[in-house]
Amino acid sequence: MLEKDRSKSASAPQGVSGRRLAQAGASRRAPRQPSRQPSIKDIARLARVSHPTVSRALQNSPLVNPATAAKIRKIAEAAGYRPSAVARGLVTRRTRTVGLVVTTVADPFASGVACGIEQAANDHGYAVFLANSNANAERERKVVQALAERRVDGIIVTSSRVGSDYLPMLAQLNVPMVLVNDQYPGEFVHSVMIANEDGSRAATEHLIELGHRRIAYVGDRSGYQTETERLEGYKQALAGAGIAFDAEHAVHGDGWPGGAAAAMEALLKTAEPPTAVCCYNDMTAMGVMRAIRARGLRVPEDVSVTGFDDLFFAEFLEPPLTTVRQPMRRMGEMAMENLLKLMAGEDSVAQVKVEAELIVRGSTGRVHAHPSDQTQEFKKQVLRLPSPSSARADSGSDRSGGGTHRSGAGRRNG
Amino acid sequence: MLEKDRSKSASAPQGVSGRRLAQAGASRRAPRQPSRQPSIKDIARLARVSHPTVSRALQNSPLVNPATAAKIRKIAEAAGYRPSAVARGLVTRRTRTVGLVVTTVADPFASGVACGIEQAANDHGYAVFLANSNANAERERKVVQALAERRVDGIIVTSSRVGSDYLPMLAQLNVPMVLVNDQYPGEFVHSVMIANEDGSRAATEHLIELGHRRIAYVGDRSGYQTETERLEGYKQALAGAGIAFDAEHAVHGDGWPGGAAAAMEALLKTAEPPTAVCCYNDMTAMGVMRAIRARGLRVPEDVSVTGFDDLFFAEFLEPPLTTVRQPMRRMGEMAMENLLKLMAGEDSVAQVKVEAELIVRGSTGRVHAHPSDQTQEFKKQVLRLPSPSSARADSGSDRSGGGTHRSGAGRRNG
DNA sequence: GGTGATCAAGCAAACGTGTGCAATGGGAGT
DNA sequence: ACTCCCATTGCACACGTTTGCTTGATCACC
Repeated sequence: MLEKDRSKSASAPQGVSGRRLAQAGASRRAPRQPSRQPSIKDIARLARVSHPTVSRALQNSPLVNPATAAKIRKIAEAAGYRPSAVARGLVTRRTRTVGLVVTTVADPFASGVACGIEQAANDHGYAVFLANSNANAERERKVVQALAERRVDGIIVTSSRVGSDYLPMLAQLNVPMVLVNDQYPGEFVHSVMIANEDGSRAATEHLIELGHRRIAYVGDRSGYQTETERLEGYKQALAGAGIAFDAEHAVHGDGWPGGAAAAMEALLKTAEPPTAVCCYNDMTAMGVMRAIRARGLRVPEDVSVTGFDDLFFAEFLEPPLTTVRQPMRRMGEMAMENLLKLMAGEDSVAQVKVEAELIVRGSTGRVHAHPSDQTQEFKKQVLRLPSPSSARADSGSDRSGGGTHRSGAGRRNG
Repeated sequence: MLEKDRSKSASAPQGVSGRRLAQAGASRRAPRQPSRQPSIKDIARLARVSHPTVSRALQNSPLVNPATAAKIRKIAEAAGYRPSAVARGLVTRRTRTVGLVVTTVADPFASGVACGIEQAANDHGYAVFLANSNANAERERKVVQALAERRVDGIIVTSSRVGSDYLPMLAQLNVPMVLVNDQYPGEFVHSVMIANEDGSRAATEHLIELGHRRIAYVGDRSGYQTETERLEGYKQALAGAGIAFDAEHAVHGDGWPGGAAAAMEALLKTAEPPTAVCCYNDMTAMGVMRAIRARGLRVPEDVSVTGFDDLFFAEFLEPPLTTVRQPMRRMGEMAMENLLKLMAGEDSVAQVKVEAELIVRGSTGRVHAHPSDQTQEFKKQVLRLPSPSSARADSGSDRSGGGTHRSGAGRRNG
């Protein structure tokens, strides 16, 4: 059986068809792709060496004579040769490519994180595929499948707010993965998260210190880890001050201004409307502030408002928004650095928690009184990486640090 | 020579080495990649057919028996088989991948466009690489090289605000390319652009109608196509009203609120500060509004402000911003649709111009008077796609006939 | 019952790169 | 001069697909 197969494959037909195909191939190459990119073999021909030698020369292998290598590099340069990442990916089984799954890049938080990820990825020779899930389970499945087919080396997910069949699907891919500001309870997944509870609690405590007692909470759609934790921080602050949690005062929007405005309008129509609002994020706060103004009330004289994220527009709102700063860019970088370790086989910190920082601006003031000197910014907590590698990692990329950050001991000075 | 080669390749060693390697491959497969993804050959083995048959079955080729195809698909499904896009890309020379080069996705305009692009790309089975240039020529070169090595089928660039050596570099790649809101004067490059002049002129005319005469312009960094055109529209409006253009009143920021605020502060310190400001975009307007408030002045009572883009926050500013709407998402989709045609070999409209729409809100009012009924939105112009492809394929001369169409007469209705 | 025609499936090559191993050649050591 | 070693280079694969051509088999038709 085997004999027969082998003799058959080695008999005349093979040689004949082989040669004919070679001719056919040569004759049809030209019409197919008029001007294809030069390949490694083209360079080899030009340099009068074999293509493996070119390959080695271009990756600075010590196996090739320095003089030859220099000559080859010069020729390759002149010919505008660019090695094909797809061919390389096929043989090395590593594409140096990662996928970024995001609800939508139109969300400023997501695009901030994306920015940091792209930066870190690019610095390490990785390219990133952008995939929007649109908070649609069907589409999320589709894009993840697409990433799998493209053989990405890793995946970063932020706000994967859909079905629970999602994680198993990703796990089945057997691809290193890092979550940003999301987490599957009970499951062990690598993640980078902001200290949601701490941040939300700090904001609420700040309101309490200003004398507020009727403090509402306007959240995101419920069910997400981030939402749950921020609500929890709010509750903790209330409990700490001996204020009973009132479920009527905890409503939810959709993470965007419009939905939040609608939710806030309802709150303001109640018999005892809140004098302060702790918001899920800045987008929410923006909508809440509009609802307050639409009611003919003033911020912060009548109602104080806090946000979360410190997006670029927060300080430009009127009044400037008191909020909890989230170093989005840095978090993206951290997620990518973490993923790089995972992909390299090292095991890294599973869950990195980034500390939140309360930024007090003009949208919060004493209850029913004009705010006096609340406008200076102060640090509630300092961004600090709990990972042991923080010292080393930070020395390299300090882009986020150079921006608006001040580092130093964080202490309340209000 | 040839004879020798042929005889060698057809002689015993081939068969032997073939078998030996097969064994070796099997024995070293395990240690190298503990659980590699199933390949088409694995499926073939399972289905007891050859791998080409599997290939054809999976792409619904009519060459394979429907029953066999069904069986193969079932087995592939069960094995969780996902074809490797990288292997496919190697043989087909098409990666179904496009590159998106953007200054930074943190910019809301860019992320809006990116969103549309990603949507359209994904709908057509394309994946998109995200690349930030950071307005840095060095980095821009680097990311474009990376895209080239990854063999993207096409490239979309938005705000490529760097050196003039850039376009030649891209052209050398010989890759279909579409620009969004950017264009190289004198060069023939496919692009999707907003009607910058029209939009800016409409905004300025709106201010003039409200009685303003001292109207300033706060721009972006100069030298970009978009900036030049918007400034030009502003000048046209002034000229139309017989107002002399004052170079002192045309300053520039950096496209972000901070820079714009600084520029505006300087303007407000002059002997005769403007009573209205036409801004390059909404980010600029946001900074300008803060500078006005910081000076103790009110918008629009003391100074009116217009923006450009209609970003999500525009209507939530206090007062809500009068601005020129730019359908970012749609523009991204259009760019991608255009690129798809280019990649398919069809020739499409070279330059698509999207009409701008003035949205009047509360940030503009009569000069030195309280605004009365300016809050309703009205349409200045309607977005309308100049799609000649729906009618008929352009008959060759796309330059003369299908160049920069503008369908729908943009007429003032104020 | 022979002869094409048609359908189904397999063979062999190719895409462009990386890499283990063999081959070549020259110099050093004896 | 012979052997051995090392530096350099080439050969022959492999990676996982797609696809042109060939082969086998079935079937209708004369």
